[in-house]
Amino acid sequence: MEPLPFIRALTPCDACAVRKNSLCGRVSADLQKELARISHPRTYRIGETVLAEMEATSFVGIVASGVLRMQKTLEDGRQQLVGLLFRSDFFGRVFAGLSDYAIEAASDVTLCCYERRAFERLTERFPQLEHQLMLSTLDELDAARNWMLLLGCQTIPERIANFLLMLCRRSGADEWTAGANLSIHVPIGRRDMASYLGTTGETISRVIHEMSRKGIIKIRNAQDFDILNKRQLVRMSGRDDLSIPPPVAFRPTRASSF
Amino acid sequence: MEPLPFIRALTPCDACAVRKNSLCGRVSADLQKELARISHPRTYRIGETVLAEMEATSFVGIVASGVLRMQKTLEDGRQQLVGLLFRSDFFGRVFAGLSDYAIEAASDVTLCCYERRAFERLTERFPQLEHQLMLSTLDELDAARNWMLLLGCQTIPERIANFLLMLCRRSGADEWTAGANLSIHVPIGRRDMASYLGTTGETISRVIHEMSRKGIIKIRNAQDFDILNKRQLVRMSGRDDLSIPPPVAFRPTRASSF
DNA sequence: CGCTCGGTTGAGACGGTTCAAGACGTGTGG
DNA sequence: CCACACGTCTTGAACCGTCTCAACCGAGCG
Repeated sequence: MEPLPFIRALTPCDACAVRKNSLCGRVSADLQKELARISHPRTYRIGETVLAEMEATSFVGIVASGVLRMQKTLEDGRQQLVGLLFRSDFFGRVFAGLSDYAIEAASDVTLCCYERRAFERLTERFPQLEHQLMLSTLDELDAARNWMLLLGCQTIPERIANFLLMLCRRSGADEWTAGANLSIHVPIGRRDMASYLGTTGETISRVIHEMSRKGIIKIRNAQDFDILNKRQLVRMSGRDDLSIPPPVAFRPTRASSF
Repeated sequence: MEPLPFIRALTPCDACAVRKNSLCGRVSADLQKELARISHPRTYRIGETVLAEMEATSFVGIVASGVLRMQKTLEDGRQQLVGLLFRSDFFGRVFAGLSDYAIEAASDVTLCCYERRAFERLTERFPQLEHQLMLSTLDELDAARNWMLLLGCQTIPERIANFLLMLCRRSGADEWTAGANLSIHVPIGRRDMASYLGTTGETISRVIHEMSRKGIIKIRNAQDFDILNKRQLVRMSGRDDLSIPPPVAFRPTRASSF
């Protein structure tokens, strides 16, 4: 027994908490309806592959809960994590036959998916959709370049400090101003963290515990820390500008750097 | 004495060799006219700053000749080159008040510039313009992630091999298939090269000369090499897929990776 | 001619990796 | 409830790639 037609007047998206911070929430009402109509949920368990490297991108979408990781792999097995996707982030490579990175579930995730071709057709009918996509792509590009800076010329302790601060900002849902959210949950294991930061699990471990010894953080367990001395953490990151919140006025999209 | 009105029927762009590979050449005739109308040339000498980091982006544009470098600088002076822009590449951060990287002339350059706000207004009137911009931004994002892979988990010799192969592909104007264009011109100095690859000038020098000793390349001078053994150069790069030309069918934009 | 600047070369030091062993925590089966 | 095993994290010690510092070289130029 399928839902009665008039039920569809209210889409499941209307109750979706993710929408307000996401691409789908920043477009006109009628476009929201269209998006709701072609959307379908998917769930993946931790470790499962959403889209393999060099696989045809059949769908794109938005992260409803959990964390996705984008990663690239070299022939000899070395791999680099090129991005993490949190709740309300858009994922998937539009306008291309195949993505050159894999997308995997870094935790259990629920995704709101759109068949890629259908989504692309919507961008043709609704330029505002393409515009929103453009804005978030530009943000991703800024983030990628920031990460190049990190990988190219920062020491491992600096990278880790930046990573922790980035997690703060992303998870803290933008109330970065005050001394709030001083607890960090690292949604990925040491292996992924190492891959993201261009180092090894061993080194991560050493640096984290060194930070704990210096009283910068407190280690609750391997995945959860408290920030005891934010100022010193920022100083350790090697970039003051990170403590400055991004100019939200300019970018309705999302927090910029990282 | 200014040009007579009817002269404007033929825009300077119509004679521009760059147009056919560039963003401005992939849009409709009337949009091309609009672009031509708001375009104005600029020239910079090697080393001059086009747009400073954190400066308001007043204009964007297309590289007509020469090479631009995009770079980010840390408080303590360390800097990372986050991208090179060659002829026909689009430069400048649209839809943002200020760019978070500097754009400088890596050689003498001539640019075809658009006042940023005027350009953005055009994207509103012409969705196709935004679409072309979107495609090239996505390519840039792919390139940035490829570079993250390079910086995050490749050795210096691998990075240098990849860099040389990238130059081959970019300068070789897409006839990468055959054994053609075996000569490389490095358009930047050792310092920039080091910054791009996340290493130092000294190490670059050592590796380059080691490659020469092994008969992989021949050093004509500090900026010009010949590739003597492309197969070994590719093997050295640690990625086979680089020898495969990008699927041009999928992307009318430009060569993808790097 | 001598200055400067970019590139090259050498020697030593250091950061980070590698390899190997140990601790922790968590789930499973007896 | 304990014992066991497995995976992840941690810790230690040796090793190696790359950086640093310094000297040198060569080309371009006033």
